[in-house]
Amino acid sequence: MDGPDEIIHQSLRLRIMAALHAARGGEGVEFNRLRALVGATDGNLGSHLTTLAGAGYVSLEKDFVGKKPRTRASISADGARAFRAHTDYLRGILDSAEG
Amino acid sequence: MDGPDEIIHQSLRLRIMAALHAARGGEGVEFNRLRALVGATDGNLGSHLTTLAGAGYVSLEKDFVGKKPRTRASISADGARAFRAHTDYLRGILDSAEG
DNA sequence: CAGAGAACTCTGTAAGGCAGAGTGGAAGGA
DNA sequence: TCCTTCCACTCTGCCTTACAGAGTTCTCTG
Repeated sequence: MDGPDEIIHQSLRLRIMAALHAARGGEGVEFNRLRALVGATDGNLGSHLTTLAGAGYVSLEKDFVGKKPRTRASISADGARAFRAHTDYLRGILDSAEG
Repeated sequence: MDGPDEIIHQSLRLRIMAALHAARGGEGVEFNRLRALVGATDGNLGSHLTTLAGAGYVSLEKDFVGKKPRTRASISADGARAFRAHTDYLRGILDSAEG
């Protein structure tokens, strides 16, 4: 289980996962807020979320607030595990580079 | 100058840069040793080194040991700066994700 | 002469990333 | 009623890139 998780490593997805991991335990992050946080176009964000959801790393919840549709993304248990494994991997690299 | 350095971020190049940064101040890392360290085929390593050299992040030195050709790669001042900027960026993300 | 080793370069393939356009349903204004 | 807007996508098309593996050049070794 060493080595990088290439799904998470991609730079935009890394930011998405970091944002969702930071918000874990909450009610998820709304699509538009996430888009602003990571700096993506909506089409691009949608497709990365699909990729992450396909890997089982995030779950997407759709509902309505009043009459407006709302999509919230949150990190799954698997996603949190994979994210932590990847951050450990990265820290290992960063630390080894100090040597 | 915030944001990821996409040249460095790519996972194999990140390992290359980390290895070279760890070996900075020395005489450079030999091609074959580097190939083993990062786990690449020789063609792939050669092309990534070309990319990094083109960005001014590494310098390549060729000479002979006895009659055998030897290529050593080392990180440049620019490369070290860029690498540290990128590690700062990554640490920032990792730390923000703990929150 | 055959083979191996170094360090590439080249080729072909396959996979992505991205912006931007299109979609569809609902709300709200003129 | 018509028009626009918003939300959250999906689709299209373009273009870059990563990669393995084959070929290359040079030299020494058996």
